[in-house]
Amino acid sequence: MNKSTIYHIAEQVGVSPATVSRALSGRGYCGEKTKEKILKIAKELNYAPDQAAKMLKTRKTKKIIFAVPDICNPFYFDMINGINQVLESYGYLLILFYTKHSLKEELKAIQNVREKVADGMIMVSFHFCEENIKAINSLHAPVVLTNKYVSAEGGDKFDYVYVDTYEGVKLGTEHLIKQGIEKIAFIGGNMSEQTGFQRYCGYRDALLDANLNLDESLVIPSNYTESGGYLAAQSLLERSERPQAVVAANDLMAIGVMKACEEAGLSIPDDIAVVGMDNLDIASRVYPKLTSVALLQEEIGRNAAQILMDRLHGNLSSDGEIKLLPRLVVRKSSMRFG
Amino acid sequence: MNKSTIYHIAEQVGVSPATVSRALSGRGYCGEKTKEKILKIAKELNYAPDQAAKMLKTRKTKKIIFAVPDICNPFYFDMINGINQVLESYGYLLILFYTKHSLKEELKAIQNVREKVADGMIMVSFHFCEENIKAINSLHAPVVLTNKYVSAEGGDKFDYVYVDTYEGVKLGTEHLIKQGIEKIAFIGGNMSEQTGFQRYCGYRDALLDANLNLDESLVIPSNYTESGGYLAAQSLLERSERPQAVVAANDLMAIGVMKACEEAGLSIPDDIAVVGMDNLDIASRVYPKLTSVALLQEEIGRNAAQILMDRLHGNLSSDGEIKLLPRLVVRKSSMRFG
DNA sequence: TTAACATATGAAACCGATTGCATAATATTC
DNA sequence: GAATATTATGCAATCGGTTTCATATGTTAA
Repeated sequence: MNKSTIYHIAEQVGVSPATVSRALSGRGYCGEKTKEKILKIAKELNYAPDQAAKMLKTRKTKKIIFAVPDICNPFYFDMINGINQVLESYGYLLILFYTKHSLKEELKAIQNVREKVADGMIMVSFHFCEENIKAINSLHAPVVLTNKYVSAEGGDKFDYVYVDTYEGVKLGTEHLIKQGIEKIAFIGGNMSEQTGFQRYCGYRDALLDANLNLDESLVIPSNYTESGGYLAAQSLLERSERPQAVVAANDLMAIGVMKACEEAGLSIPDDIAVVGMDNLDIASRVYPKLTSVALLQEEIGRNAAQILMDRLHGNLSSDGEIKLLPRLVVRKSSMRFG
Repeated sequence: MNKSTIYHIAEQVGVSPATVSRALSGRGYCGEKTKEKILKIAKELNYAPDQAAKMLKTRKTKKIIFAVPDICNPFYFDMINGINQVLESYGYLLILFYTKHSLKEELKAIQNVREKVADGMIMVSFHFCEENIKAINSLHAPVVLTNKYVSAEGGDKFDYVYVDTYEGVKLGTEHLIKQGIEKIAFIGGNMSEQTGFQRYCGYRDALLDANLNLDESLVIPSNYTESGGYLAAQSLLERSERPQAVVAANDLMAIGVMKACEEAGLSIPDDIAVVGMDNLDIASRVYPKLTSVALLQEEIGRNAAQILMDRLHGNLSSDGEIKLLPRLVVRKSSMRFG
């Protein structure tokens, strides 16, 4: 356990620790010959700078926290990739923190930033309650959120990078309408929550814009899982007049829908078309391949990380708010006349 | 930017910083009344301990690095889950580091440990070359590897948690043999690498143990991707006598095989049975569902993290080496008489 | 030759906690 | 009531860097 510090180097070379620090960091003046000697001895002593000491003095950790509800959802993998691309180029490390959809854990993540474990944070599905908002507002470090809360007052000033899911569902629905399909069902999540409601609105507005009838009985709330989609689809299919198409609020649900159709002996897309959302990896692996709306996870990650870096380096004065537009990926499951 | 430290608290309360430290940490003696006052003022000042300072003094970071080749492979996510379960209960944070299959990045990860960014590291697919081994051996922090190199000398003393893939392939192959299938092909990865070779051996030994003929022309090296499996399968299927079953070295390859079979108009499992390995999420989503060998990623993660915690808390004196036995998950794709 | 300036280096403060040692105050024992 | 043990607190050193300021030396300009 032969530790080596700038003091050890200084002693060996016969200079002061300050000089060693300057030689190694390249800041300030330092003679060429001295510098050479210092570097030589540093290598000999197998010197590695202590980051804790550096952090204490410089007040920078070169780390950021990515707070995410759970990692089971493949959706977040791509976000991490995007984030990491940016962080890497700035020499930052990424700390992964699970919030498990719980306010308590989100507060813990915030606390870690307060304790200067990281210089900033990117947070997914932030709970917009008073306690949380207050906690995040009192931070002296930048935070980027990836879900936006549209408040009545609109007084909060957060950095946001998010994707317009309203537009996403609308795109998917319009794609069906364009093919002449009129009787379209929507399987959504919890529509009393903001994101769930927005997705519903995308469906609704696509119909209304096309002057189609909006039949509320074709709107089924469920949960965002495969079985959620499966059960909702079953209830739709056992009706006398089944819909010609289903828009699901995410891919897992859509896959559940496809399963229910298959069991009911219906062929996709001929008997019934299906559109999902998220454009997960599996969307292109199921049979038939699933039409889906890409939510650009990786790009969200990249943008969020970039905003954070800009804030940390003083290159961003105004509010950061980036709204990404989703992209429809048409595959077999919705091609009525393919 | 009203920072607050133990000095500010000390001043307000009228005690020394040492007393504040003791009151807040609970270590050492501290009077009840003083403690109360200190806690009260700490809350008033919105005090949060500075982790950098704490780290510097205590020489502990309460973080560990998970160095992983890439994050695109869903395989690793379950590992992260397992790791995190353990870390959480010990109050550690996880730093994610991408090595991109490159030695240079692995050395960077090691350097981070040297610089005391983290207290320990879990590393996936470590390159067993001299430089890397030397670097890791000179660390004064515990490292757990998840791939084992069986060296001739066997002199290295690393902590390992890994799964016996030899046994995995053997299990899968035996499962087919038990059903009376004799003509079984093996699509492997790079068999000049240790892991690739071991998988091949599992296949070979299963046949030999059952006194079956080992036909080397049925062994196809390819790469560990869907298209790798697809191409290999095509070359198998265009022969005059096609195999009755295929064992693929991982699930992605197996899915490629299934695709090739489908295109060739063969029905799975009746015309040809397929077995994969990794038991990824998609194995149960493809049609027909894919029989696979579960490599217990989450358990690897949990065990690796536990060894690390034990080392860090002095609860482990001997070498840590845990070999996990894979588990066969039988699904439709291999059930010849289902 | 001297003023003005650039370069090289050291001394020491500082970042914000922890902790060993010394001392003071209080409690316990005989 | 004296001796001893226990509890409470402060002082000051320490962790390992960075950085400001002062000083010393060397260089160039006038």
